[in-house]
Amino acid sequence: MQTRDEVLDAALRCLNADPTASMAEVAAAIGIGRATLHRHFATREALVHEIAQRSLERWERGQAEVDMSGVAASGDAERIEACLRTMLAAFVQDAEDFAYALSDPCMLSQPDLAARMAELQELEVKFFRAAQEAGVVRRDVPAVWLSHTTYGLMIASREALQSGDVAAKGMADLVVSTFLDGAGAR
Amino acid sequence: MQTRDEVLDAALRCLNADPTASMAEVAAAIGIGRATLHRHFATREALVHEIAQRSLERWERGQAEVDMSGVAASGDAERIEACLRTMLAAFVQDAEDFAYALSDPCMLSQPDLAARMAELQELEVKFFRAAQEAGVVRRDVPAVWLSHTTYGLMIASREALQSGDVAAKGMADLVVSTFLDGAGAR
DNA sequence: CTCAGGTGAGACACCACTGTCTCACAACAG
DNA sequence: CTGTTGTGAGACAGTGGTGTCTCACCTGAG
Repeated sequence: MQTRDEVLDAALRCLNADPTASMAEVAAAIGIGRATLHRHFATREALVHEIAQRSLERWERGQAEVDMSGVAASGDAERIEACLRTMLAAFVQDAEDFAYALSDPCMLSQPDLAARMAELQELEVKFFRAAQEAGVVRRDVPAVWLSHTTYGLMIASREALQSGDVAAKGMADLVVSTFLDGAGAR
Repeated sequence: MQTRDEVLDAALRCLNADPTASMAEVAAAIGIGRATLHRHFATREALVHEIAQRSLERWERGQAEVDMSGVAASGDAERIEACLRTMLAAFVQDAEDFAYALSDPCMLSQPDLAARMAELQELEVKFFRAAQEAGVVRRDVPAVWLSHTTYGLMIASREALQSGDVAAKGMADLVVSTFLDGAGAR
């Protein structure tokens, strides 16, 4: 007897590995019957919707845990930088969750999800603006580009981990360092 | 009467916008009948395979145009840096092509395509190693990570362009700058 | 003009997937 | 023991997509 969370976890893993997996395949990956999966989620759409919802909530929780908006409003460079480092590291941890949720075409077509996603991104952009004003990050690029960059590095970290090119242990530090310092020689 | 290339271009655009588009939808987007599309490509798989093939060829051509391997072998820091900048800019130009081809699950399961992709990536990693030895990029990160980073930034640039957050005109410079200098304040 | 070749619309068979439902069975509580 | 609840396997209907094929029509060459 699995909890709903366990079901969702396993479903996410399966769909991450193969976004085209059928409900029968998802059910098998979870270790339950297809009828049971349908009892949890009436439709495939409902399942995907809830997975995406969870990822957005995770994102939101991440922002709240480091009090991203509060730190941004403080204008304190040290706090902002610490907050940024923590968030980047958290993105690496959550890359597996987000990769599916943020790229699935079905999700982006759901108004509630797309709206929520835009809100969270806007909050993040505000944080980067504050980081610019505080002198933590460069001011000569659009703040929204910095948000896209973190997304790109999150995708990169996911791929590097999947292919075994980089050890999980140092991944977060690598992302933080790459984001802040770039790849050019010092 | 459209050429095969025009058909492929239009198909790629359609599938980029909606990877789940049916053959009927792809044909309509191209402006031809479905039967005609099938006359060009016997199966959906054949179409996708050829699109991916084209993207890989484009990637390969990009490497050849700047003589990436030759420049790497020269060990000349200035040439290597110029080559790197050119390639990064080219990635931004080609992001729309690559985004679909490099992420489609079907493609990654085709042995010939996956093998070719691995070869091209290995050549790129070799280039980054040479760039490290020449003192162009930092040596304290795995060269293969630099390859993943360029991929991540390519994805980021595609998203930024799609959402209209960044103007196409300055996109390439932004990617180059972000890659080399990072986001941290100077 | 005729003929050949290409095209798009539409029909058809097949298939995989989805959603729905039944039923036998297992587990648990009283 | 009985009764209740939950489960998985399997059957079924419906749907959308795929591949295949036919045919009327159009275009271009001779």
